[in-house]
Amino acid sequence: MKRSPTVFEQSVYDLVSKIPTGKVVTYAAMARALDCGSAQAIGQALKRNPFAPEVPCHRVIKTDLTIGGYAGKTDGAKLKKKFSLLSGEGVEFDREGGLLDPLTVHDFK
DNA sequence: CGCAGATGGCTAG
DNA sequence: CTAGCCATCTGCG
Repeated sequence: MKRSPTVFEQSVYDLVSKIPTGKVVTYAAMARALDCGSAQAIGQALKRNPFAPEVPCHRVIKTDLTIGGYAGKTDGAKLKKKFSLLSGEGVEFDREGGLLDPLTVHDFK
């Protein structure tokens, strides 16, 4: 199923791909950077992620600075993996999925 | 604090 | 064009 990534999706992947290692972004931040105002669309684009491992969707968290979900789920063993990945990049989360350092959130502004 | 509704854009038919 | 989807967000009880 070849999906033709829309300009909107490409922008999302481009932003995610621009996230420096050891930092994360919130859906709202990307939506704001894209000037679309919808984090839902971002979530879908990331879930569809045609650019899979090239676009680290695990660096995208909710606006509440929480992990939110991953791989299309809000919980699961994948989340645990996410903790390890982010932790290895310098991003530490609480066992509840909350970001310990708010400075870890990248800013597209 | 918890749930339901509204939101904005994507995919499929 | 219409209907359903989603990893959300906001408001209300």
